[in-house]
Amino acid sequence: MKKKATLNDIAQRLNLTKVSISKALRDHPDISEATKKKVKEIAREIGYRPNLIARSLTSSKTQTIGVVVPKIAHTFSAQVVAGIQRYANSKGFVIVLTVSDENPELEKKHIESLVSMQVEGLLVSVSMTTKETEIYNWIREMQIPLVFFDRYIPDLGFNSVVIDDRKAAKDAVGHLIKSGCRKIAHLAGYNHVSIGRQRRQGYEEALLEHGIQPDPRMVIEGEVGEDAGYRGFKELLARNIEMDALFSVTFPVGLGSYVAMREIDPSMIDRIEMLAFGDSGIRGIVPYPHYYVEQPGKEIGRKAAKLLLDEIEGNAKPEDRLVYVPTRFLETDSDLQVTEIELDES
Amino acid sequence: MKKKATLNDIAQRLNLTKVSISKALRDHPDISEATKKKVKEIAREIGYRPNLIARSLTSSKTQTIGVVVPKIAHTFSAQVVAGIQRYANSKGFVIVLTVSDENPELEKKHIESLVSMQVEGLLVSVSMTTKETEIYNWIREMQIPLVFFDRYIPDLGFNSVVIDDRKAAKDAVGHLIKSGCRKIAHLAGYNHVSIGRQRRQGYEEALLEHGIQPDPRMVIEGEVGEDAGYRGFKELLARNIEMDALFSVTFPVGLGSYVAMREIDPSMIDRIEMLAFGDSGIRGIVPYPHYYVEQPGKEIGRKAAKLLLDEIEGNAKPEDRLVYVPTRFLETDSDLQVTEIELDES
DNA sequence: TTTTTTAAATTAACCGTTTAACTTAGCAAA
DNA sequence: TTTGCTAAGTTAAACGGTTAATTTAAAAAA
Repeated sequence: MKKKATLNDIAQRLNLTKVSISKALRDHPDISEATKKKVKEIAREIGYRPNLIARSLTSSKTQTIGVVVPKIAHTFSAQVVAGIQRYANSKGFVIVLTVSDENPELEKKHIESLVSMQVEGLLVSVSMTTKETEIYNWIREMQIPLVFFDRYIPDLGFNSVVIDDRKAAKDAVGHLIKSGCRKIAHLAGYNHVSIGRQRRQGYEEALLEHGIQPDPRMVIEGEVGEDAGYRGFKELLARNIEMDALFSVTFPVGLGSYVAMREIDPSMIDRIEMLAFGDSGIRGIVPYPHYYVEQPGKEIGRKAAKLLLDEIEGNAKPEDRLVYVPTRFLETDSDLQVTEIELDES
Repeated sequence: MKKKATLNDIAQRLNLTKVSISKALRDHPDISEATKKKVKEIAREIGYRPNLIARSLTSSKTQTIGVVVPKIAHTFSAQVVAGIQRYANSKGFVIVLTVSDENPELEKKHIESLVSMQVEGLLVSVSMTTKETEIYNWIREMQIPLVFFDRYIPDLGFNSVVIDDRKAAKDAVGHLIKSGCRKIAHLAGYNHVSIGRQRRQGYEEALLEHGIQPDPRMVIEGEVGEDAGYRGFKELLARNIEMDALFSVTFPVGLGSYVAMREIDPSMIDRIEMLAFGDSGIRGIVPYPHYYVEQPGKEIGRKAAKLLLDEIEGNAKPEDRLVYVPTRFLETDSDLQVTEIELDES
């Protein structure tokens, strides 16, 4: 890579000092119009571009935010990142994207490296198994703006942008029950992860509210990928669980169970109502999931970014507050039309 | 945000100079073991983290690469970014992600801003309508490492990592013909965009090779989204085109035509063989596309990142070379099993 | 005519870190 | 006793840019 032109290079060509060049390029009134014109001309001629690294050093502003996601090659993550990117960009910020791959140590390393890079704030979706919060405590003490999205750690003093998993799960399962289902199994996430815990809680609340006693044997805790769904469903069958509906914690889990059904006994696909969080990313063409809670990825990203930038720009304080982004409850009917189901506020 | 601890802060606490601290933390032999120990202790105690911005200024290395994609909320882009991210990360680099939204001016702005940020290299997938190459000429003159991926501009002196669109299209369409199709329509991309041009070229070559005269009326040029597919298919019908197969330039275009078919006459779905580039992102559950050319996003990302980092580390020269990543040709059969079709090298 | 103001620059200092060159005390060798 | 060497630092300068304080000459006001 060639050495890039600097203020000094322009200065020498014009017998001026770099300070004058700096001022000229930023239209500072100290400099005469004639000089400004010459300076800008030379700047263009030799392809001068300001070195933002150097500028950052004095201004201590990098116009940069760090993003940490557990995965990127998934529809939902990609949507969120798109939402973040767009909002940040509209405010003149650029994002540095890192992926933890569901690994808490990598997550921590990325955060440290982003802080070292002097990002002005962090947007983090914590990995499944994160338990150590030391780094987050340090971030809070340093008052580095941070907003969690999708997956968060409570009581740490940060804002989080999430969907109301508990309520959405409760409403959705409630709808299943009202439609006649009684034996609803649940392929759940881990209890120590917010989405796992809250979706299960909503599930149990819905059952109880309709006078059905939750049966722990009908719930299987596990990972949130397709494999876990495949294995989880087989485990349900091994336990001799009878069911008329299956609530999967995520789309991939549901997909895994769907594959298992097709393999074992395709008639189950018609007999068992499928409900899952998240969608396939393509609408109106896939028969599954029959019922699903749509997670508005872009909107989550946008809101998280907005909250963060408000904090960076000093228009807001961190608050340990959960910001809920509304979800929609959708049904794919027999001719693959997708329609929203309005749930009456109970 | 609180002021972060600096070398000077440590130095004052120990009555040393910042240089000694810098050396101590980097295990420079100038410093005694006893001092190093003390320095490191204080550093940990006050939560010192090196300021990479300052370090970059002296080293002129940022360990950062800039990525420009036209979209991010699409399976393929997300896959590519995942591949890039993973490889870059394994080499200690971090990525700055920007999205051009298919807008050439935004693309140019992003590139300029990334260069100003002193990224050590660029990975770019050009937007559909990019025609102005001035910025790329400048990048070449400055010898800033750049690798195109997926969509590239030829003859500019940069490496590009792509799939062999022409050959893959030719092979796939050839397979359709061998399976008995004669009237194959094509919803194409624009001719001035590499993927559009080359996929169409492959399509025409396959026809000619099997003695079928390409009919321009059976080809519709346009955008590469679902809308374009929907409108394009209707346009084919409006032209009274009869077809037994339809080759769509991208998955979303095919999806759009699929939706149009379902709307107008669902029996077309069975009568017309569907072929498209790209997949739905979920396998074994969607009946469409029947035949598809799988684009190995992660592998494209990985290879592009590798090429770029080799260049950054001085182990390779830019060459105006096309690196082809192999594609697979897949078929979804009636019970939704996906199998690869081996094509005999002709 | 002398003083004050203003325009258009310059010099100095700093951001946090690194590299190169220089200092100092203590010790060993001649 | 003097010289030379080494260990363990320090000082100076640089990276590219910004801000604050200062200079200089010319123009305007007294």
